[in-house]
Formats: sequence, structure tokens, C-alpha cells
Amino acid sequence: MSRTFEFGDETQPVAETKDRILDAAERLFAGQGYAATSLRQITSEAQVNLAAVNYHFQSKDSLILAVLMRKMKPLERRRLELLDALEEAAGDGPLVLEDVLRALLVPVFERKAAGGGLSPFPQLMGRMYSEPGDWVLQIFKRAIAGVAARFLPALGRALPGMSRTEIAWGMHFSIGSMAHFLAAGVLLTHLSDGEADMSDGEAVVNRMVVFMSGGLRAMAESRKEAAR
Amino acid sequence: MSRTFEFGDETQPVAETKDRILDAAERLFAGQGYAATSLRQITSEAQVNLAAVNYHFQSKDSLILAVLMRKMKPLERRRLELLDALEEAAGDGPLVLEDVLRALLVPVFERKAAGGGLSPFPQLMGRMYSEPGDWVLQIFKRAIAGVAARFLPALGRALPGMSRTEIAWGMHFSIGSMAHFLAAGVLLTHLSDGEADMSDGEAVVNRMVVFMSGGLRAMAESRKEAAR
DNA sequence: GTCTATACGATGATAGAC
DNA sequence: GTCTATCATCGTATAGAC
Repeated sequence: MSRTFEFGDETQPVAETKDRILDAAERLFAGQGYAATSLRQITSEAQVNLAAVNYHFQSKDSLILAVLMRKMKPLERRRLELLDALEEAAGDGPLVLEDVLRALLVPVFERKAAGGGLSPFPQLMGRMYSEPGDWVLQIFKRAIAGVAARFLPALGRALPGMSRTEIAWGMHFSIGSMAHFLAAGVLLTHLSDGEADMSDGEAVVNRMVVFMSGGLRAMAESRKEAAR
Repeated sequence: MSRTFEFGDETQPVAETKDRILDAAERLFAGQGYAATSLRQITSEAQVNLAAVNYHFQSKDSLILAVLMRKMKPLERRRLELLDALEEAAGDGPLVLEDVLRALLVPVFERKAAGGGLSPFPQLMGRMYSEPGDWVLQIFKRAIAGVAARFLPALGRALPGMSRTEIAWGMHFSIGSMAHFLAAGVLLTHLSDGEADMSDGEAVVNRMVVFMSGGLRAMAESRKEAAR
């Protein structure tokens, strides 16, 4: 249910208290980190009462869980959608590694590009992996485990001869590259003396796909050599 | 100056207040994260008064800065030492990419293996990259910028034809893989259904070197193709 | 069902006595 | 150098207004 102003020209829906809290929390968590952001900052920015957080969500932990799940669920859906299309097109034939990686990465940067300005969510998503605390594992189980369950076999199809465990290593390394880019892009600015252009999402994805596929293929080659 | 018990058989040096605080802080920061760890936890574990933290260090920010720099400085020295040896052995000839990456990674896992039990420091180091806050940039400037200044050209020598900016991208991706492994090893356990063995530091470094070198070489190849 | 006012214990930080 | 006392701010809980 979204309220609307019925009078005058104004017909824009007014975000409910709950959504205003989620929006403000997402922005602040992404910018300053989870622990460094106080509930009072959030409620002040969202223009709601402090106790409203404890009414709609029970705790700060549950709040960031809600913040993340709101965007992670559509992200998971889009990733699986792209992978479905890929597998349908491939039939019984092989999958192209680059295509699988693209299905994993593109939805993240679609969100980054959408909505005019940059969404703060991808940075928050990148940071979340290395954050301590119980809610991280809950996010994993609810929104990442499903993606992993589909993409691990898909990567296996694209990388014949690699064991499931070895693919898990490679996927872990790959996710690390992505997460670090999302969370710590500032460091790339320093590394490149400000020369790296991070604004073009498509170019970033292309570079990542090249790096990850190269790394994964090298791991597959390395196993073959070890077997010789 | 380290105090010693002068009487009886006991000649073990007793860690000073300052060091006891640093040790406790390192352990707790690594385990629970920076913001989630209270100064009262630290002083209680170190068996010192709360105000001692503010006497020896000024603030919580300065404390973690001291915690990190204490280990980052030797780490930086060791990395440059290995790179020095590599460049001396190579003379005017080419550098082997795998060797350069190894010089970057091995010191991190040396620390992880040293001292009997696992040091909590590498995990803290991995987490630090994606932590928001001013002290991250200070760490970068004081202990990482120097490493980058030497390893970026070295990677360039090992990857002829790649531009400095492109190498910065590749190094960023590589550091991300390492940081994510150090900070979020739990996720690999989930991805691999507990099959991935993370205890053997040398095997981990080997796998990382294969992945990173494969990724970097693929980026170099990709540039050549684009130039055609 | 929604939201608000208010209070409680714990935290980071500081000032000043010893 | 070390400690006690103190302060504003934090996350959380509850009682009650609409």
C-alpha cells in the first residue's frame, strides 16, 4: 500500500515509513559501513521516529538483513534468468565460460547503472562479504547459496576436467575480485594514479570477465599438468 | 624496554602495557571486526585499565592504525626484499610473472603459518580493505603505496605490452582475490561443501598464483587483440 | 496496526587526581 | 604513567497515544 496525495497536481506516491527507513539505511550503510552508522542517523535522514525501526524491524541486524535481501532477491532472480537462457541455448552442448561469468556479473552492474545516479547498493554488497557478524551467513544462505548451486555446475560444464572443489576455489577467487572492486574502488584510483575509468559498467564487466576466465582456465590447465 | 622478573626461575619478559593492548586488540579486531570490538573488551583481555588505551594511543582509530602498522611494516619489508632478490637475479632480462606474484603473496602466508597457531593478522588485513573510515587510506599510504610503487613496474616487466593503467586493474583484481580469501574464508567452506583445504598455506599460494597469473596474462592478450 | 516519548545499560572519549 | 569520575551517544525495550 502506498499513500498518494489526492489533492492538487501531486500524484507522486509517498514512500511509507518502512521504505523510507530502508532507503536511508541502504545509503548510509553503503557509505559509512554497518557499525559506523547509527540508527539515529538513519531515522533522522528518513524523517521517522527512532522507535519506528524497532517496530518495523526488530533490531539493527534485522534491518541490514532486510536492506540487503530487498535487492539481493531480484539480483538472484536476474542471474538465474540469464543462466537459464544460456543453458537453453546451449542444449546438450558446451557452455562458454565467458557467458557464464557474464550472467553472474552483468546483473550487479545493471543495478549500478539503473536509476540515473549510482546506486549505493553494489558497494554495500561488496563490503558485506568481509563483514563479521551473524547476518552475513544468513545472507549467504538466503540469497547466495542458490546462485552458487546453479553456477558451480555451470562453471563445471564450461571448464571440463576441473573438480567441483577446484571450481569452488576459482569461484571464490573470482567473487573476491568482484567484491573488492565494488567495495574498495578507491584503492584502484590510487593504484592507477586516477587513470582507471570505473564509470563505464560494461567496460568493467568486460575486464573482469577476461581476468576471471583467464584465471579459471589457467587453474584447469594446471590440474591437467599435475595429472600428467 | 621490557621488564623481566628478576627473582626466582622466571626470566620470561613480561609484555608491557602497550604491547598487551596491541596483542589483545589485534586478536579481537580480527575475530569480531573493528567497530564490533569495544575498548572495554580489549582492556579487560589485556588486563589494563580502560584509560590506558587513551594514554598510549589517542583514540580507537589510532589504536587499530598502530595494530596494523606493527605487522604491515615487516610485511612490506619482506615483500620488497623478495622482489629485490628477484630483480637482482633477473638482471636486465625479463621477470617471471609467477615469481613476482609469489613475492607479493608468500610473506602474507609466512605470517599465517608462523608462531605455531594461526595468526589473526591476515584475516584482519583482508578485512581492512573493504572497511570504511579514514584510517584505511592512511594504512594504504603508509604501507601499501610503497609496495604498489615497486610491484606495479615489476608486473609491467613481467607482462610486456600492458599499459600501466591496465596493470593497475589487474593488480586490483588480484589483491581482491587475496583479500577475499583472507577475510571470508568461511564462504569457501560453504562453496566447496567443506572440501577445500585452506590449512596448507603453500598450496593456497600456488593456487592463487595460477589464478592471478592466468587472469593477468589473459588481460595482456586481450589488449593485443584489441590493438589488432 | 502505526507510531511516539522516554528510559536503560553500555560505549568511546576526556579531564584531572594521584 | 596510571586510575577514577564523568559525559554525550549508542542500540534496545516498553508503555501508551492515535
